[in-house]
Amino acid sequence: MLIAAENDPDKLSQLVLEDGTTVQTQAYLALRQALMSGRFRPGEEISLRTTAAALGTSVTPVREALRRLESEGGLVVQGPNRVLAVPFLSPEALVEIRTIRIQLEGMATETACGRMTSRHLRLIRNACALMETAAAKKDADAYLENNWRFHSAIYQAARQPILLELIEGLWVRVGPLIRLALFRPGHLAHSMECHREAERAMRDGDGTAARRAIERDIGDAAKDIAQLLLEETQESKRA
Amino acid sequence: MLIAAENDPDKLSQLVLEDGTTVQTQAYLALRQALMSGRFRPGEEISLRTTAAALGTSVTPVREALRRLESEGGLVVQGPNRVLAVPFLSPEALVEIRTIRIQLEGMATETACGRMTSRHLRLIRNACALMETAAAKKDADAYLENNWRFHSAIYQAARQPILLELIEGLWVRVGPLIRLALFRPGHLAHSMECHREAERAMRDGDGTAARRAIERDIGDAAKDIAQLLLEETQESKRA
DNA sequence: TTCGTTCAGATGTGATCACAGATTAACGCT
DNA sequence: AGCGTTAATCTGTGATCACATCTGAACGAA
Repeated sequence: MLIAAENDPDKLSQLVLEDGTTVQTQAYLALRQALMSGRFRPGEEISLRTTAAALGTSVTPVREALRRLESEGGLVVQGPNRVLAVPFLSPEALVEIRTIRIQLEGMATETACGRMTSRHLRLIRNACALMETAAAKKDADAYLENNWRFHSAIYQAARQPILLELIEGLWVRVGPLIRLALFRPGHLAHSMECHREAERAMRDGDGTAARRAIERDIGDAAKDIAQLLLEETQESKRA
Repeated sequence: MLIAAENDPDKLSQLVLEDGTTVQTQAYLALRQALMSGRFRPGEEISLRTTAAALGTSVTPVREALRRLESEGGLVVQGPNRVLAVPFLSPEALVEIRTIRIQLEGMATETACGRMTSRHLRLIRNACALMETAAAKKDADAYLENNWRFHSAIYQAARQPILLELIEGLWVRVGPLIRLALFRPGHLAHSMECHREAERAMRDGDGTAARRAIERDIGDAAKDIAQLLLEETQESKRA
């Protein structure tokens, strides 16, 4: 199904701790990746003990991981009980993030074009192709995963680690909303058009065109999400 | 004295826990503020138990606070013992931060100009005046404190909370270096000139001029710091 | 003196416990 | 049936402990 958004309690057990670093960092990276690629929905609550159990650790490392996520806005404390949850974005926050993303990701795309290697280009084309097949199969998870891979590959080519971190921080915030945007009819087709155009421009080494394509992708997706937030508000008002 | 940079162990006891929030958040905010206003030097090590003792708490809250700081790049883990320390910035990181700062702080300054109230303007003028007297008295701590206050007041007038967070995240990284920049002869005078110009432009409501002034402030300070890093490298090579 | 060894104290990390507070569900009363 | 109360269970928070590791200084042999 498109939009697999059931509140699956085992979703956390899909998180695998990978590296040889500290448990805390592994938990952080796993959760962060899950947020960026839209595996969580806005409003979803995340419990310390539950995720600790799912990850097979004590609460201490998870606590620090979740705290870091909260620190960068990927989670918010909810209510007087201080429960951590994936935030709903206000319309104001949405346009703010859109503006910043256009600046930062535009900047990254343009400088990436000047430093692109064949390896980077291959990664980008690959992610683009995988996104297309996922879209054809209506596999939302795979689509979102590769959507992030696609953008990430571009920004990594810019070789500006701090800029990349900032961009990732913004994706942590918008990740959960991007999944919702897939609801909008025509969103997928339009977004893929931007992606193909960006990929073509980067293959030609046309930085300005690539930047324009990415900026269009961001701007139009923001429009879709804003429309969605609006409808949701009306719906909750009607109820 | 100008440049009060002795490795004062009681410097931590100057940190006061303020709000009624959690201990962990209070510790985070206090340390973050200290970093942004340059109260720490690059290379300075920060121990869990020491700061916990200075703050009168156990290690648990400070650990999370320091972890958050590390997460946003304000601290780095050093060596195989994972000691936390204030990072030295590489020249590449420095130019990267400069570029991003010019974009983000320029953006914030310009939109701030359009939304400026008399209250904001008063705060800005006040910080500017305090900076001047601190410069005259050669009080580095007061100067740095009000330098941050000045910039912060501008960006707060933009009323874009996420943008403000991002900018603060960058200041956490450059804060320790700004103190070092005061070494450079002529830096203070030139920086103050930019500040006065920005303040004048904002009083006149000239967003473009204000943006230019702030951008010049950032760019020229980065030059001073880069020069300093260069000299330091030569010095360590000679030793 | 100089180099190598050793040992005491430091570091961060993760687990466990105790606690205050907020839910939530059940129960009994009206 | 409806409503208020209570009790069990959940939430995050902070403190403490045990542990592995690293650092640094003291000591002793060459």
